[in-house]
Amino acid sequence: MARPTPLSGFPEWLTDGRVVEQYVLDTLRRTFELHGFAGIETRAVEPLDQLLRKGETSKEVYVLRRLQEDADGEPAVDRSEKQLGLHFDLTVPFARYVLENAGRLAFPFKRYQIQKVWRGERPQDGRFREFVQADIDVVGAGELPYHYEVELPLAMAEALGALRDVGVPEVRILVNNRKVAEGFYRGLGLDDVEGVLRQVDKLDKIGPDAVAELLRAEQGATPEQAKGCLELAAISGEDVAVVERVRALAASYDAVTELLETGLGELAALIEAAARRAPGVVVADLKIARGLDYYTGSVYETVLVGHEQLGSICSGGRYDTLASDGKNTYPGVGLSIGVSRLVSRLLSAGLVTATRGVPTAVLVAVTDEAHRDRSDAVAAALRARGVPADVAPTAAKFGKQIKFADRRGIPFVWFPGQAEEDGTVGPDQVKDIRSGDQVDADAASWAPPAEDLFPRVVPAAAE
RNA sequence: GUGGCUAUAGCUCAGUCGGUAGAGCGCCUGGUUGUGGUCCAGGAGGUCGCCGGUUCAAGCCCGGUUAGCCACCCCA
Repeated sequence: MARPTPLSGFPEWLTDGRVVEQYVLDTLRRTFELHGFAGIETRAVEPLDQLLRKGETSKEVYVLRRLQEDADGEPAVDRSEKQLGLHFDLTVPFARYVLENAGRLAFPFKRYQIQKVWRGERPQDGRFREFVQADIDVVGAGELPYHYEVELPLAMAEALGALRDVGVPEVRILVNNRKVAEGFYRGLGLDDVEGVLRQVDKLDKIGPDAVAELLRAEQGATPEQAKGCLELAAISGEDVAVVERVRALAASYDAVTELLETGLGELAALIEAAARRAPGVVVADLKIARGLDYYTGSVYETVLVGHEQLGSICSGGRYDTLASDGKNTYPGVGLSIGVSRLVSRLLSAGLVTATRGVPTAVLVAVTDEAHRDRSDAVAAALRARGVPADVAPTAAKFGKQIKFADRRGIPFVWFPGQAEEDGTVGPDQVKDIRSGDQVDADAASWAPPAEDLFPRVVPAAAE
């Protein structure tokens, strides 16, 4: 068989990359749990009609089909109802889970969920067809207090901040509020809020002039209205002064609405709390739009400082009608980290590295196959005390056995004591192959320095 | 789904005017009689993505196809 090539969009790391990813996942999980989020996992598939509730994303859904499925078995209409698709995010499955288990959950319900998702998109740098998301959400029954819109991004800021000491860059959480945008646009006389948001979202890529032109051509905006949209989008800042600037702008266009005022009140509360609890992390940015149509309040996008081109690594917002059975609604707010996007950048940009790609701290050399059992015994003694140990695959020359360890990043090689001519057995020795230091050692008591016991994740510059 | 670019050794890449395939790194062996890394010597490894066409002759030119990268769309 010809050598297989990697499938674009389906990332697979080598073992040291996986060490980094696993560290990221462990760190996120620990922070989520510190904040009281309970972990769940949902099935990989949802009925297609559930998945399509999100709107324009239908083209991206991978549908599930049995190889043996007979084409003429059932009527097409019947099948479409039962058709399954792989979930393309964790929010929609979570909404379904909440509805399904509403009677057994305690509200407000806080959960984290770390799973793979699938999207049939064209892959690119940082964009995958199969990737891991790490979500936190909180949903209420009937209503959800606004303060969760403040707490969720701060929890995420803490989770991402916990990765700083292994070399992950600073993050900026950019926030906006749908009520502000919608209130302003409607006050301006623009009713196609979705369309306006979509155009404004392109600002960074195509520039203000092009956006103004699109607003005129697509949304039928007057030059004056387009100008207002651009002026709103230009506002950003870390303190509550931005709220006054928006209010003043709206007043100058005579576009103040009740909805705008509500949104500004919420945005002010978020900015004010964030400035106090996580200074410098949360920035109000009135051009943050978010394509998804179910957001109703705060919206969030997160960039890695210095890697803004990568796009958002953590996004989310407030939604009020996603989980609804017609009788009860369960409004929620949540954010989702693109773990694969983050990790791929950490590895490709050489920001973070693992001290080694194997767990093994000690390789026990084998003097000759007749005495392999002595090496096995040493490894067993080390493992019994929690030291990851492996035994050399062959009784090759010691130079080769050391090389075996070196290529894997295993820091120590253990040499079982050799029989002398008088029949006595010399002491075991352990060698630090980085320094070359070799000392007598006893497998019943020796241990490597704590920092060598397990692979560690460190800033790449330090290596 | 649309457009542009690319495809040669395990990796990164050169390959002139169309004339039978190269480098660096990595790997293997030996120098080193059971202690790696440096150094020296030697060696293995290629259907030039695939199919077809032009030509005496194609890695190179032409057509198709597949895959990859980038941009759009959308988004983590």
